[in-house]
Amino acid sequence: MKEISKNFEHQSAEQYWYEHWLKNDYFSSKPNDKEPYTIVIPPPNVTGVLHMGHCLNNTIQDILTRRARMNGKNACWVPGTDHASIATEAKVVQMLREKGIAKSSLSREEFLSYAWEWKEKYGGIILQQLRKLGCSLDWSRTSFTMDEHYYASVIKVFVDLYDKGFIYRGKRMINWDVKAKTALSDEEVIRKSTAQQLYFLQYGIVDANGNTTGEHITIATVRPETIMGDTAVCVHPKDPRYTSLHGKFAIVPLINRRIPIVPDDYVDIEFGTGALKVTPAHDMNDYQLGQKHGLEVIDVLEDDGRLSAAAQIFVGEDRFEARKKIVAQLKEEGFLVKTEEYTSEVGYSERTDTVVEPRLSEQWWVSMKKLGEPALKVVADEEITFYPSKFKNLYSHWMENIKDWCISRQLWWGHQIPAWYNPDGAFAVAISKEEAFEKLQDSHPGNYTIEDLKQDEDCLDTWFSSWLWPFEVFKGLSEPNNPEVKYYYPTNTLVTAPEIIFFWVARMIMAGIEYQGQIPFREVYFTGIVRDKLGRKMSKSLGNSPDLLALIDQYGADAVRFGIMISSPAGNDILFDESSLEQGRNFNNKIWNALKLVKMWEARQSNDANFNEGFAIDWFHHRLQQVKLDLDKAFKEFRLSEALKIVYSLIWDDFCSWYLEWVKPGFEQPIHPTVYAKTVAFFDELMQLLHPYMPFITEEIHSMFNTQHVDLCVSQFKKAEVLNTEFLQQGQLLKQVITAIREARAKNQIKPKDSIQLSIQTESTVQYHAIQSILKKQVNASEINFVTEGVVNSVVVAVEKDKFYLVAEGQEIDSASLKSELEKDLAYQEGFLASVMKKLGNEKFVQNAKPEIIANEEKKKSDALARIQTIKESLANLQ
RNA sequence: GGGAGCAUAGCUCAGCUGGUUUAGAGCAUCUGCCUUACAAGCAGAGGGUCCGCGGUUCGAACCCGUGUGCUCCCA
Repeated sequence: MKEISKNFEHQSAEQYWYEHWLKNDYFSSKPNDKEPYTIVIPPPNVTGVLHMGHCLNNTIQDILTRRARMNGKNACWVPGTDHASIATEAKVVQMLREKGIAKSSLSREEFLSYAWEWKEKYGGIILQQLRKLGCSLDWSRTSFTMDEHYYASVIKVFVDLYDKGFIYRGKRMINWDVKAKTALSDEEVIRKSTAQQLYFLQYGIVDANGNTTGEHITIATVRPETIMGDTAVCVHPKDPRYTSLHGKFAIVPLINRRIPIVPDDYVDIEFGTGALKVTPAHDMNDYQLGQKHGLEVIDVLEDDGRLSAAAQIFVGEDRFEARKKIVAQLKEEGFLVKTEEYTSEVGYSERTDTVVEPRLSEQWWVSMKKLGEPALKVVADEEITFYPSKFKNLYSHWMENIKDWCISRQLWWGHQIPAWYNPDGAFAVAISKEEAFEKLQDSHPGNYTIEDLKQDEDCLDTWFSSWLWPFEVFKGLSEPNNPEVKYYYPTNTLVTAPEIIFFWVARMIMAGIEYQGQIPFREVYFTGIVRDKLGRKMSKSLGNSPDLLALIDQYGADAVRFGIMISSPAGNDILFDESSLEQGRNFNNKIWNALKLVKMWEARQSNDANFNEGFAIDWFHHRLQQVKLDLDKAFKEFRLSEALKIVYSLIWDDFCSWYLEWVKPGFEQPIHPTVYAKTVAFFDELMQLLHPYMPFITEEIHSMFNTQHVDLCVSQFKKAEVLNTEFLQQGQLLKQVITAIREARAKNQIKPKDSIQLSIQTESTVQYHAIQSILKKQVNASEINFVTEGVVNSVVVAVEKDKFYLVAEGQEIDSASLKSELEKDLAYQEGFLASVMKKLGNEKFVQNAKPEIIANEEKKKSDALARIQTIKESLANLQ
């Protein structure tokens, strides 16, 4: 027999079994006659490394996939990454900089070849890391959003949407990342509460003829470096402080530009001074005001955040440097009235963490209203079900107020926009330069050749490719109606974080309906956001995200999976605490020790052994069936954390603490082969139930029993059999009696090694026949007999209507403390009875409540009465 | 400013159709045990104004209103 190690050795087991699974091709899927169960991975960023969010998200997907595989489905979980244009380009630029190469010195082609080289070398590390977690992904299907067919499909979609009139070009105020020099979508901007200074600046006033009136107006701003872009000062028309200034002009300090004073009820009278400087080029709201009043737009910033020539002063200074300098000068020249501390929400780039600059710019847009309508409907009608359902409201709210989507990015790494311009600036959108040339010749005939066409420099937002993910990983658009997409699409479950409900989930639904005529998935499971112990979101900048690979190394992948799942109810944030990993490791240890115990019995089987454990086997069998039903229900409702708790408690409490103790032979005693075989079968089935959560230790233990010669990971669950609740009730009684007697033993200081004589007073001795021998063993009784009267000088224990008398040799009974215990119990029971009687005494209750509720109350009453009677007799016995 | 969500033991959370014992689990705490599978364990124990107030109901942790506090999203 193989020697079993003291503890489960997770490192070797993880490596061994993952390779074994791969070698046997268990995770790969081909269309067949079975029902498919499909999940596409939310593609992690190709530059990404495994963090807690991935860990949670992918553990959940693996649990669902493994359970489906073991439930007779053809399970297919598709891996892959997205190209993450901003993040990857930033990495590549940095790498080049370290080599002393400036991006600006490279052609687009040269830069892209470096980028591909980087991607091949360092990209997709995260996919390797997912193997460490045990993820059962079909690696042969690994996809990338810039694969050749994928790239072609993205372009096809762009051209198609353009032709249908959904894509347009337009000058709009966008979020500008001055570091990455690109536009950002609203979703890529993170608002953070930021402490700032509110500067109060005094502008002089002139009348319509340009004569100084001697008046002043004071405005409040957090961005004094933009005053050179001011083209108006706005006041509320009903603000009495400023009515005299209507129709006059203000003079911008330092540069002395004359700008109108415009009345508009947009202005908040209460805020600041009630006078607002209007800078249309640098603020979303100001831009709208500018449009309304026909104001000039003066852009005082370059694309890298430095002041432009239009600013006239501090040209070439960074915006924040310029702020300091201009404040100093304003102060010196007497324009600065005062400053105040002020905290407001400031937008930061998700990728580069720099303050986002609102900027006017020509970009490509997708008009969302029409695309959004069917996507709103399928969720409202629950054709796609959200778990938990509370996200349905959030989704509807956003979809009903949907805004157009800015899809162009000023980057090279990504799908280049398929628009070609002729020398006159006229353009055509087409899948190739040749087609574009033909189109342009039609629309803008002229004296130019195909060589004169220039393709749009910009590339597309990464989400514009990942919204095709659920079908294009099966080539659903590049090879329409191919057998794979017909079999696997629509996919079953999408597992994702609520924070990307808009920029990914909603858009996938739109693309799925538009390009496959069908929803992309049937259910969406939203995980919580992983936070640290203090409730802060895990992030690189806070440095509060633990090193997952180190944790897996230390605790084992199973323990990490356990730890993250045990504390993660659907859609609620999880506060990650390493102590839950400890709990997982302890659970591993518990299971391993149970294995050692059972394995020890293997060689001790003998037909001569006593066979008193029939009840334990019957009870556990039915308990197991009951739990299987509970698990089915929990999974159906996506209560994954609860399902794990159910299995955990079944293994630790029911199997280890009760069942194994019940069937355990005495020291060095033999065990009956039937008991051994049954125990192994139970153990194995428990490992099967736990497998989706903790794949490694379960597979390892299964292999050590080797009963079925089928690896656990592809074994099929047995359907739950019919329950016999009588066994369960009797088991419940047995547990209660054991606990109560142990408690009485402990309170009376009867040492575990000292045996007792146990007398049972009951109306039905029959129900004790099957459980008697187990009871005897578990409470260390030398004998058990049934009596009809109380036993003098004994410790009395009551369970339900039955009484138990404990006599310990040479043991003094502590009657005083026993008495007080009984009195305490009596008081509780009487209080309880009173509450029941109050209900039953209430005529309206008896009239209105359902019959089964009343019957239950009656039962409570009779139980309580019987119990009170027992306690009173016991007390009398003590006198 | 607009919208959504949450509030139950020291901590994290269950509590599904209003009635399953005057509320449960895990962790933490305390007490006793190194009992030949397991001290990463075993056997026990303590711990609650179910956020406050009002209402609906025979009956409320659960439904409604309101107040307070916290979180998130959008502007």
